[in-house]
Amino acid sequence: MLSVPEQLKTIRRGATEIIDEKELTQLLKKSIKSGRPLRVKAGFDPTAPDLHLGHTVLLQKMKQFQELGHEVIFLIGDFTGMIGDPTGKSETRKSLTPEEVKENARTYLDQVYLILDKDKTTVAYNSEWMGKFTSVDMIGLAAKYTVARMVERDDFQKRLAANLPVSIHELLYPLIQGYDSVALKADVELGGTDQKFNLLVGRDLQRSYGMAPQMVITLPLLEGTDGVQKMSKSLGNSIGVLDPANEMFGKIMSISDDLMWRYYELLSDISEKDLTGIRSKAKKGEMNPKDAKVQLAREIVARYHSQSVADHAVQEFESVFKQKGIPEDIPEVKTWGEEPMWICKILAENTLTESTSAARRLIQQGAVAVNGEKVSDANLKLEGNHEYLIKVGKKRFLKIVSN
RNA sequence: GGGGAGGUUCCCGAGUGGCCAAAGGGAACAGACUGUAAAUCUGUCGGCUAAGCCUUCGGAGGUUCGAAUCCUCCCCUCCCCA
Repeated sequence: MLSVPEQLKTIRRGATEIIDEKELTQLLKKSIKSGRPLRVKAGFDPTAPDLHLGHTVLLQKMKQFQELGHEVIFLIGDFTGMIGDPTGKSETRKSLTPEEVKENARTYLDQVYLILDKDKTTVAYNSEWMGKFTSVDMIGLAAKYTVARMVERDDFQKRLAANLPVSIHELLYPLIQGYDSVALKADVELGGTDQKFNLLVGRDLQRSYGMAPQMVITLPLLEGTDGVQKMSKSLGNSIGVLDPANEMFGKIMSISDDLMWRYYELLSDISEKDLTGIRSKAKKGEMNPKDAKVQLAREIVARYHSQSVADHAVQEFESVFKQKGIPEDIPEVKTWGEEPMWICKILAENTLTESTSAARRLIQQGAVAVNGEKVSDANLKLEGNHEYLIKVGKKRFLKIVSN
């Protein structure tokens, strides 16, 4: 095991806050002395089965703990998932059914092991202990916290202030998450900055149940591609770790320059020194920010795919957008038959547009091209049994092949 | 339990009998400009082979030539009091 200062250095990198660093130092000392690794917990709601780069900020921290020789517990909140974490939500979340939760958890883990070392990861489900909780246990747990303390939390405050509903079960969420730390005897819990409240409840509850309180380490939330809201699949601003290479590459290229630096900080493995170097070059105009972005996109795509795939994605990107070419992997459909068919119908039926109305509008705006020629007549019909390359906007392509 | 306010198109939010497919903003999409960046400007933004028609304003009924707007019942949310 590495020395305490070395471990601390790794743990601190990228972390927003460590509560409490002095206690953590003590814990690490003890751990080295006794040879007992720390139990590091992070909980995940199995609500979004598709992992995105936002999740990876936390997962990479977990991986670092694994590399430092500690025990990492990946807690699947299958029980809490049925409640729905109220954190950061402006409205009550939908509860998930047990079947949905189970299915989500499975797909979740497959993706998590792209980052974490499977053999070194302990997986726990909080239904293991929460499922056995009786009403008496639940009330006992609820008795350990007061409404005022619970409601002082920002999310609830805001919702109450805005006259939005807060259901009672949402107040239970932090208690249950906190109880997970009790059940798991966690030494450390990791989470996003938005989780700070929940993580601290864990500390309080551990004390209430007569244990040493866990260390809380919060990590920054990654903004989504819009640069404003936190990355989330439901907001449609996420980059999934399972996204195809070209898509992943394209999405990273489409972020703003400001956001690029944020992504560099939180996702890239390059050293602080190299990062400052790139940044100042870009600022002075010695380097086109676009090239810095290409470098970042290449690094990330390579991480989840491979170096060669990443290199290919760079080429593809340059040829499609710089030289205004067409992508390689255009979806193909067979022709519809002999008779001519209305262009709007073709677009709508192949989901290039949402409806024929939308297709009509896009044609009027000059966004549709067939075989490289702009379509100006919304009533145009295409002959059947021909090959066509249809382009809608910049990103939507479709190839129609004859029989 | 008593009193009050409210539920409008993806989101926020105007609209209190015809001029409402419904103001305004945001998001999104398209075009221009670019580095497929951001910013900016312009346009579009329920559906339908469409100068017309159809479906939408919490749900179900009703009044009316005509309802998002009025009435009845129901569902949901918030506030004040207890």
